[in-house]
Amino acid sequence: MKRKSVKPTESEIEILKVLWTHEPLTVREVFEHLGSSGGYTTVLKFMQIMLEKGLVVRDESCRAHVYRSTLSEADMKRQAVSGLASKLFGGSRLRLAMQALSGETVAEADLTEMRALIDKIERSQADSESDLNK
Amino acid sequence: MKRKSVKPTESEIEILKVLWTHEPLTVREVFEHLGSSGGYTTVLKFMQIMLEKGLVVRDESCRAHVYRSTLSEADMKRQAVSGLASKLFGGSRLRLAMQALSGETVAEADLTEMRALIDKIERSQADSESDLNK
DNA sequence: TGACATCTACGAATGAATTCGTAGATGTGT
DNA sequence: ACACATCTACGAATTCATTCGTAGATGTCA
Repeated sequence: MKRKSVKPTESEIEILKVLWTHEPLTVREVFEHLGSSGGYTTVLKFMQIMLEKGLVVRDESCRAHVYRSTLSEADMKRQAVSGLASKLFGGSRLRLAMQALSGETVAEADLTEMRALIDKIERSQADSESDLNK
Repeated sequence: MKRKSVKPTESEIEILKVLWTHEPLTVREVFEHLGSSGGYTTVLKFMQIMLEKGLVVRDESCRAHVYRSTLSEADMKRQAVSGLASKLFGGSRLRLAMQALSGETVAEADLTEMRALIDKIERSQADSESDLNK
């Protein structure tokens, strides 16, 4: 009863990104969205492998099978961030965030958004603390 | 005249982490710091490969060669963060940072530190703008 | 000096990722 | 129906990561 959390390879992620924005798609459509990365059968092979891994599902009722991703972009991002955090930042997503920001050029609007996010985190934590203390 | 930016594998990163904190080290010392990950010759082989890749250098004047990393932890973190940002966040380290924070439980002190970092970014940007406008 | 420990170098086995060629089934247009 | 395009499946070749065994050099100690 455990998540098998398959980790997509670089190439598989390229395909997933196409699916995430245009899903559902046939192999040919994915192939066309991926500019010059590999031939048609290469893409086909990848998608067959991704099917085996459970990264995609497909509808075989038409001759050209139609694919959908099973892993959402949001989940992939969460996984990737957690993975990097544990690999290099002692598991701290906060440290990762600070590394991401340091040395960065950031638009004023983004800084504002960032402050809002921090405020929101603070507020939500204050809420759950008071829940506990009730 | 370009950086060759070799990307260390998972196992190589484990070894680099040991080196970053205890450098310089012999193969045996690295082996001992890596609890139960692989046999001695496995670690040796990895370090030989890392030498070929230029990830480490070694002093061969003693029988047991002494290794140092050539890639700093800070550089590795920068590379990893930029890599993940371009792989999944459209190149935006800011979006990556926000993903890292969302849903996270963060200590009050860390929130403060985070705000300070944002303020610092804002100030440094204001400075360079005024430089340009002078 | 001889037994033993430790070190490096090297090569082999395995498995995964990547790439593509080819074969065979199935549509389409004339 | 025939020629042609398109689709899937499959397997082979290549490269890289991982793992370890073994051989040969070198150091230590009784």
